[in-house]
Amino acid sequence: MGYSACRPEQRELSVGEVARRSGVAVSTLHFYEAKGLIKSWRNAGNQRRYSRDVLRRVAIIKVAQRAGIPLKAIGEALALLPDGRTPTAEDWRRLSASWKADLDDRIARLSRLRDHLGDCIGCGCLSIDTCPLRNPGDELGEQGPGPRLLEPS
Amino acid sequence: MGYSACRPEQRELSVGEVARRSGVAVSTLHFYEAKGLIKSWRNAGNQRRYSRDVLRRVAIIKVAQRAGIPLKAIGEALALLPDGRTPTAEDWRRLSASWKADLDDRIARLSRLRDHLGDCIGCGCLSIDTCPLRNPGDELGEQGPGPRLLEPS
DNA sequence: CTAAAACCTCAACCAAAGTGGAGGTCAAGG
DNA sequence: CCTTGACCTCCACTTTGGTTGAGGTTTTAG
Repeated sequence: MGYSACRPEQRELSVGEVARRSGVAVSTLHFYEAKGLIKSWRNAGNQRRYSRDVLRRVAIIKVAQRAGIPLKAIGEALALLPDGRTPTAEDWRRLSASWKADLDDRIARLSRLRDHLGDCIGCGCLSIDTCPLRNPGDELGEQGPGPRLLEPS
Repeated sequence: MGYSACRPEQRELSVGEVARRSGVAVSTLHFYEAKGLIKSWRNAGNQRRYSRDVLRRVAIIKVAQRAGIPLKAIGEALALLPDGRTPTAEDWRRLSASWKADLDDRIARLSRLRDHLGDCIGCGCLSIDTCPLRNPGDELGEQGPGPRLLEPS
Protein backbone atom coordinates (compact mmCIF):
# COMPACT_ATOMS: atom_id res chain seq x y z
CA MET A 1 0.00 0.00 0.00
CA GLY A 2 1.00 3.58 -0.58
CA TYR A 3 2.00 5.90 2.19
CA SER A 4 -1.20 7.79 1.99
CA ALA A 5 -3.45 5.13 3.36
CA CYS A 6 -3.23 5.28 7.10
CA ARG A 7 -2.25 8.51 8.69
CA PRO A 8 -4.55 9.59 11.42
CA GLU A 9 -4.78 13.20 12.56
CA GLN A 10 -3.00 14.58 9.57
CA ARG A 11 -2.76 18.26 9.11
CA GLU A 12 -1.42 18.05 5.61
CA LEU A 13 -2.70 15.95 2.78
CA SER A 14 -1.18 14.46 -0.33
CA VAL A 15 -2.88 14.80 -3.70
CA GLY A 16 -4.10 11.26 -3.59
CA GLU A 17 -5.81 11.84 -0.28
CA VAL A 18 -7.41 15.04 -1.42
CA ALA A 19 -8.58 13.24 -4.53
CA ARG A 20 -10.16 10.44 -2.56
CA ARG A 21 -11.73 12.70 0.02
CA SER A 22 -13.04 15.31 -2.35
CA GLY A 23 -14.07 12.95 -5.10
CA VAL A 24 -12.13 14.59 -7.90
CA ALA A 25 -9.30 13.03 -9.89
CA VAL A 26 -5.67 13.77 -9.12
CA SER A 27 -5.32 15.22 -12.60
CA THR A 28 -8.18 17.56 -11.85
CA LEU A 29 -6.44 18.81 -8.73
CA HIS A 30 -3.34 19.50 -10.79
CA PHE A 31 -5.54 21.27 -13.26
CA TYR A 32 -7.25 23.39 -10.60
CA GLU A 33 -3.90 24.30 -9.18
CA ALA A 34 -2.62 25.33 -12.59
CA LYS A 35 -5.70 27.51 -12.92
CA GLY A 36 -5.06 29.09 -9.55
CA LEU A 37 -8.15 27.70 -7.87
CA ILE A 38 -6.30 25.83 -5.16
CA LYS A 39 -2.83 26.01 -3.73
CA SER A 40 -0.27 23.63 -2.32
CA TRP A 41 3.29 23.60 -1.14
CA ARG A 42 5.89 20.97 -1.74
CA ASN A 43 7.59 18.59 0.61
CA ALA A 44 11.28 17.74 0.41
CA GLY A 45 10.59 15.26 -2.36
CA ASN A 46 8.72 17.82 -4.50
CA GLN A 47 5.36 16.29 -3.77
CA ARG A 48 2.29 18.42 -3.26
CA ARG A 49 0.99 18.97 0.22
CA TYR A 50 -2.35 20.55 0.98
CA SER A 51 -3.85 21.96 4.10
CA ARG A 52 -7.09 20.29 5.07
CA ASP A 53 -9.19 23.23 4.06
CA VAL A 54 -8.47 22.56 0.42
CA LEU A 55 -11.33 20.10 0.80
CA ARG A 56 -13.70 22.95 1.49
CA ARG A 57 -12.40 24.90 -1.44
CA VAL A 58 -12.92 21.96 -3.74
CA ALA A 59 -16.40 21.47 -2.32
CA ILE A 60 -17.23 25.08 -3.07
CA ILE A 61 -15.84 24.77 -6.56
CA LYS A 62 -18.01 21.76 -7.25
CA VAL A 63 -21.16 23.37 -5.93
CA ALA A 64 -20.54 26.48 -7.99
CA GLN A 65 -19.91 24.37 -11.05
CA ARG A 66 -23.18 22.60 -10.62
CA ALA A 67 -24.81 25.98 -10.51
CA GLY A 68 -23.34 26.58 -13.95
CA ILE A 69 -20.62 28.99 -12.92
CA PRO A 70 -17.56 28.66 -15.15
CA LEU A 71 -14.30 27.77 -13.44
CA LYS A 72 -12.77 31.06 -14.41
CA ALA A 73 -15.47 33.00 -12.59
CA ILE A 74 -15.18 30.71 -9.60
CA GLY A 75 -11.47 31.34 -9.53
CA GLU A 76 -11.99 35.08 -9.70
CA ALA A 77 -14.49 34.98 -6.88
CA LEU A 78 -12.22 32.90 -4.69
CA ALA A 79 -9.27 35.10 -5.54
CA LEU A 80 -11.09 38.13 -4.13
CA LEU A 81 -11.03 36.69 -0.65
CA PRO A 82 -8.37 38.43 1.44
CA ASP A 83 -5.14 36.43 1.57
CA GLY A 84 -6.75 33.90 -0.68
CA ARG A 85 -7.98 32.42 2.54
CA THR A 86 -10.39 29.60 2.63
CA PRO A 87 -13.89 30.99 2.77
CA THR A 88 -15.38 31.57 6.17
CA ALA A 89 -19.10 31.29 6.73
CA GLU A 90 -19.44 34.95 5.87
CA ASP A 91 -17.41 34.60 2.70
CA TRP A 92 -19.48 31.63 1.70
CA ARG A 93 -22.62 33.67 2.29
CA ARG A 94 -21.48 36.28 -0.18
CA LEU A 95 -20.22 33.78 -2.74
CA SER A 96 -23.30 31.63 -2.68
CA ALA A 97 -25.56 34.66 -2.80
CA SER A 98 -23.93 35.91 -5.97
CA TRP A 99 -24.00 32.50 -7.55
CA LYS A 100 -27.59 32.06 -6.55
CA ALA A 101 -28.46 35.24 -8.39
CA ASP A 102 -26.74 33.83 -11.43
CA LEU A 103 -28.61 30.61 -11.07
CA ASP A 104 -31.93 32.40 -10.63
CA ASP A 105 -31.28 34.24 -13.83
CA ARG A 106 -30.43 31.09 -15.72
CA ILE A 107 -33.54 29.38 -14.42
CA ALA A 108 -35.69 32.34 -15.38
CA ARG A 109 -34.38 32.31 -18.94
CA LEU A 110 -34.92 28.61 -19.33
CA SER A 111 -38.40 28.87 -17.86
CA ARG A 112 -39.40 31.57 -20.28
CA LEU A 113 -38.07 29.49 -23.12
CA ARG A 114 -39.99 26.47 -21.87
CA ASP A 115 -43.18 28.45 -21.67
CA HIS A 116 -42.82 29.69 -25.19
CA LEU A 117 -41.99 26.20 -26.31
CA GLY A 118 -45.22 25.06 -24.70
CA ASP A 119 -47.19 27.82 -26.36
CA CYS A 120 -45.72 26.94 -29.69
CA ILE A 121 -45.89 23.18 -29.57
CA GLY A 122 -47.73 22.17 -32.63
CA CYS A 123 -48.29 25.64 -33.89
CA GLY A 124 -45.65 25.03 -36.51
CA CYS A 125 -45.21 28.71 -36.81
CA LEU A 126 -41.63 29.62 -36.09
CA SER A 127 -42.34 32.52 -38.32
CA ILE A 128 -39.86 35.30 -38.17
CA ASP A 129 -41.42 38.37 -36.52
CA THR A 130 -44.37 36.65 -34.93
CA CYS A 131 -43.17 33.55 -33.11
CA PRO A 132 -41.80 34.31 -29.66
CA LEU A 133 -39.29 31.52 -30.09
CA ARG A 134 -37.87 33.35 -33.03
CA ASN A 135 -37.74 36.65 -31.24
CA PRO A 136 -35.23 36.33 -28.48
CA GLY A 137 -35.56 40.09 -28.21
CA ASP A 138 -35.04 41.04 -24.60
CA GLU A 139 -34.39 38.15 -22.31
CA LEU A 140 -33.26 35.75 -24.93
CA GLY A 141 -31.10 38.22 -26.76
CA GLU A 142 -28.43 37.72 -29.35
CA GLN A 143 -25.67 35.45 -28.30
CA GLY A 144 -22.64 36.75 -30.18
CA PRO A 145 -20.06 34.40 -31.64
CA GLY A 146 -17.72 32.06 -29.87
CA PRO A 147 -18.09 28.77 -28.12
CA ARG A 148 -21.26 28.33 -26.22
CA LEU A 149 -21.46 26.37 -23.05
CA LEU A 150 -24.32 24.23 -21.94
CA GLU A 151 -25.71 23.14 -18.66
CA PRO A 152 -24.16 20.17 -16.93
CA SER A 153 -26.34 17.22 -17.73
CA MET B 1 -22.27 44.64 -54.52
CA GLY B 2 -22.50 40.90 -54.35
CA TYR B 3 -24.88 38.91 -56.45
CA SER B 4 -26.97 37.96 -53.53
CA ALA B 5 -28.48 41.33 -52.81
CA CYS B 6 -31.54 41.66 -54.97
CA ARG B 7 -33.29 38.57 -56.15
CA PRO B 8 -36.99 38.65 -55.59
CA GLU B 9 -39.06 35.46 -55.49
CA GLN B 10 -36.11 33.14 -55.19
CA ARG B 11 -36.65 29.52 -54.62
CA GLU B 12 -33.04 28.78 -53.93
CA LEU B 13 -30.71 30.63 -51.68
CA SER B 14 -26.95 31.10 -51.52
CA VAL B 15 -25.07 30.66 -48.25
CA GLY B 16 -24.72 34.36 -47.80
CA GLU B 17 -28.45 34.83 -48.05
CA VAL B 18 -29.20 32.03 -45.65
CA ALA B 19 -26.65 33.52 -43.28
CA ARG B 20 -28.26 36.94 -43.39
CA ARG B 21 -31.78 35.66 -43.12
CA SER B 22 -31.16 33.14 -40.40
CA GLY B 23 -28.72 35.20 -38.43
CA VAL B 24 -25.94 32.63 -38.35
CA ALA B 25 -22.49 33.01 -39.89
CA VAL B 26 -21.60 31.44 -43.21
CA SER B 27 -18.97 29.36 -41.46
CA THR B 28 -21.64 28.07 -39.13
CA LEU B 29 -23.74 26.95 -42.05
CA HIS B 30 -20.76 25.10 -43.47
CA PHE B 31 -20.28 23.59 -40.05
CA TYR B 32 -23.90 22.50 -39.74
CA GLU B 33 -23.75 20.98 -43.16
CA ALA B 34 -20.60 19.06 -42.28
CA LYS B 35 -22.45 17.77 -39.22
CA GLY B 36 -25.39 16.71 -41.33
CA LEU B 37 -27.86 19.16 -39.83
CA ILE B 38 -28.67 20.88 -43.07
CA LYS B 39 -28.27 20.01 -46.73
CA SER B 40 -27.52 21.82 -49.93
CA TRP B 41 -26.79 21.09 -53.53
CA ARG B 42 -24.27 22.78 -55.76
CA ASN B 43 -24.70 24.98 -58.77
CA ALA B 44 -22.51 24.77 -61.88
CA GLY B 45 -19.82 26.78 -60.16
CA ASN B 46 -19.70 24.50 -57.09
CA GLN B 47 -21.47 26.97 -54.88
CA ARG B 48 -23.99 25.87 -52.30
CA ARG B 49 -27.66 26.34 -52.97
CA TYR B 50 -30.35 25.88 -50.37
CA SER B 51 -34.07 25.49 -50.55
CA ARG B 52 -35.93 28.14 -48.59
CA ASP B 53 -36.97 25.74 -45.90
CA VAL B 54 -33.40 25.52 -44.66
CA LEU B 55 -34.35 28.70 -42.84
CA ARG B 56 -36.90 26.78 -40.81
CA ARG B 57 -34.41 24.06 -40.06
CA VAL B 58 -31.88 26.58 -38.83
CA ALA B 59 -34.59 28.24 -36.76
CA ILE B 60 -35.39 24.93 -35.13
CA ILE B 61 -31.74 24.24 -34.49
CA LYS B 62 -31.32 27.56 -32.75
CA VAL B 63 -34.38 27.13 -30.58
CA ALA B 64 -33.27 23.66 -29.55
CA GLN B 65 -29.82 24.96 -28.76
CA ARG B 66 -31.23 27.60 -26.51
CA ALA B 67 -33.06 24.84 -24.72
CA GLY B 68 -29.68 23.28 -24.07
CA ILE B 69 -29.93 20.43 -26.54
CA PRO B 70 -26.53 19.51 -27.98
CA LEU B 71 -26.16 19.75 -31.73
CA LYS B 72 -25.62 16.07 -32.04
CA ALA B 73 -28.97 15.30 -30.46
CA ILE B 74 -30.65 17.92 -32.59
CA GLY B 75 -29.15 16.32 -35.65
CA GLU B 76 -30.35 12.90 -34.60
CA ALA B 77 -33.85 14.17 -33.99
CA LEU B 78 -33.98 15.91 -37.35
CA ALA B 79 -32.53 12.87 -39.08
CA LEU B 80 -35.43 10.76 -37.86
CA LEU B 81 -37.87 12.71 -39.96
CA PRO B 82 -38.86 10.70 -43.03
CA ASP B 83 -36.92 11.77 -46.10
CA GLY B 84 -35.04 14.18 -43.92
CA ARG B 85 -37.89 16.47 -44.80
CA THR B 86 -38.31 19.84 -43.23
CA PRO B 87 -40.45 19.46 -40.15
CA THR B 88 -44.15 19.87 -40.56
CA ALA B 89 -46.31 21.20 -37.75
CA GLU B 90 -46.77 17.66 -36.52
CA ASP B 91 -43.05 16.93 -36.62
CA TRP B 92 -42.41 20.10 -34.74
CA ARG B 93 -44.93 19.08 -32.12
CA ARG B 94 -43.02 15.89 -31.45
CA LEU B 95 -39.62 17.52 -31.53
CA SER B 96 -40.52 20.36 -29.25
CA ALA B 97 -42.32 18.03 -26.86
CA SER B 98 -39.23 15.89 -26.42
CA TRP B 99 -37.01 18.91 -26.01
CA LYS B 100 -39.44 20.42 -23.58
CA ALA B 101 -39.14 17.33 -21.39
CA ASP B 102 -35.42 17.76 -21.47
CA LEU B 103 -35.74 21.39 -20.59
CA ASP B 104 -38.16 20.65 -17.78
CA ASP B 105 -35.68 18.24 -16.34
CA ARG B 106 -32.83 20.69 -16.54
CA ILE B 107 -34.93 23.38 -14.92
CA ALA B 108 -35.97 21.03 -12.15
CA ARG B 109 -32.38 20.13 -11.38
CA LEU B 110 -31.29 23.72 -11.30
CA SER B 111 -34.25 24.67 -9.15
CA ARG B 112 -33.45 22.02 -6.59
CA LEU B 113 -29.89 23.20 -6.51
CA ARG B 114 -31.03 26.76 -6.08
CA ASP B 115 -33.26 25.81 -3.20
CA HIS B 116 -30.44 24.04 -1.46
CA LEU B 117 -28.19 26.96 -2.10
CA GLY B 118 -30.82 29.20 -0.56
CA ASP B 119 -31.12 26.94 2.45
CA CYS B 120 -27.40 26.87 2.90
CA ILE B 121 -26.55 30.49 2.38
CA GLY B 122 -24.70 31.56 5.43
CA CYS B 123 -24.76 28.20 7.09
CA GLY B 124 -21.15 27.72 6.21
CA CYS B 125 -21.61 24.04 6.54
CA LEU B 126 -20.73 22.29 3.34
CA SER B 127 -20.06 19.39 5.60
CA ILE B 128 -19.73 16.08 3.92
CA ASP B 129 -22.68 13.86 4.82
CA THR B 130 -24.96 16.54 6.17
CA CYS B 131 -25.07 19.40 3.68
CA PRO B 132 -27.49 18.77 0.83
CA LEU B 133 -25.19 20.66 -1.48
CA ARG B 134 -22.52 18.15 -0.79
CA ASN B 135 -24.81 15.22 -1.34
CA PRO B 136 -25.75 15.21 -4.96
CA GLY B 137 -27.07 11.74 -4.25
CA ASP B 138 -30.24 11.26 -6.22
CA GLU B 139 -31.23 14.15 -8.40
CA LEU B 140 -27.85 15.76 -8.59
CA GLY B 141 -26.00 12.57 -9.24
CA GLU B 142 -22.53 11.97 -10.45
CA GLN B 143 -21.66 13.62 -13.67
CA GLY B 144 -19.03 11.32 -15.16
CA PRO B 145 -15.89 12.61 -16.84
CA GLY B 146 -15.51 14.54 -20.03
CA PRO B 147 -16.17 18.09 -21.06
CA ARG B 148 -19.12 19.70 -19.43
CA LEU B 149 -21.26 22.20 -21.22
CA LEU B 150 -22.96 25.19 -19.75
CA GLU B 151 -26.10 27.10 -20.48
CA PRO B 152 -25.95 29.80 -23.13
CA SER B 153 -25.52 33.08 -21.33
C1' DC C 1 -13.82 43.25 -69.55
C1' DT C 2 -12.37 43.93 -65.14
C1' DA C 3 -12.47 44.46 -60.39
C1' DA C 4 -14.73 43.50 -56.25
C1' DA C 5 -17.58 40.72 -53.54
C1' DA C 6 -18.93 36.33 -52.61
C1' DC C 7 -17.89 31.87 -52.86
C1' DC C 8 -14.90 27.38 -52.44
C1' DT C 9 -11.70 23.89 -49.53
C1' DC C 10 -8.76 22.74 -46.07
C1' DA C 11 -6.46 23.37 -42.03
C1' DA C 12 -5.49 25.50 -37.92
C1' DC C 13 -7.08 27.67 -33.92
C1' DC C 14 -10.16 29.07 -29.83
C1' DA C 15 -12.34 28.15 -25.12
C1' DA C 16 -13.65 25.05 -21.31
C1' DA C 17 -12.75 21.38 -18.41
C1' DG C 18 -10.49 18.10 -18.07
C1' DT C 19 -8.12 12.96 -19.30
C1' DG C 20 -4.31 9.99 -20.42
C1' DG C 21 0.32 8.53 -21.24
C1' DA C 22 5.43 8.65 -21.31
C1' DG C 23 9.32 8.85 -18.78
C1' DG C 24 11.30 9.66 -14.43
C1' DT C 25 11.39 10.18 -9.04
C1' DC C 26 10.24 9.10 -4.23
C1' DA C 27 8.75 6.58 -0.20
C1' DA C 28 7.39 2.68 2.39
C1' DG C 29 6.58 -2.28 3.32
C1' DG C 30 8.45 -6.79 3.29
C1' DC D 1 17.52 -3.67 -0.75
C1' DC D 2 14.13 -3.70 -3.80
C1' DT D 3 9.71 -3.66 -5.60
C1' DT D 4 5.47 -1.32 -5.78
C1' DG D 5 2.51 2.33 -5.60
C1' DA D 6 2.11 7.09 -5.39
C1' DC D 7 4.00 10.92 -7.04
C1' DC D 8 6.33 14.34 -10.47
C1' DT D 9 6.38 17.11 -15.24
C1' DC D 10 5.17 17.78 -19.78
C1' DC D 11 2.68 17.10 -23.71
C1' DA D 12 -0.95 15.52 -26.50
C1' DC D 13 -5.68 14.49 -26.97
C1' DT D 14 -10.93 14.78 -26.10
C1' DT D 15 -15.58 17.15 -26.99
C1' DT D 16 -18.60 20.96 -28.37
C1' DG D 17 -19.49 24.65 -31.28
C1' DG D 18 -17.80 27.05 -33.86
C1' DT D 19 -14.13 31.08 -36.09
C1' DT D 20 -10.26 32.57 -38.94
C1' DG D 21 -7.14 32.52 -42.50
C1' DA D 22 -4.66 31.09 -46.74
C1' DG D 23 -4.96 30.32 -51.32
C1' DG D 24 -7.88 29.82 -55.19
C1' DT D 25 -12.51 30.21 -58.06
C1' DT D 26 -17.05 32.30 -59.45
C1' DT D 27 -20.27 35.74 -60.08
C1' DT D 28 -21.85 40.04 -60.78
C1' DA D 29 -21.91 45.01 -61.11
C1' DG D 30 -20.09 48.69 -63.53
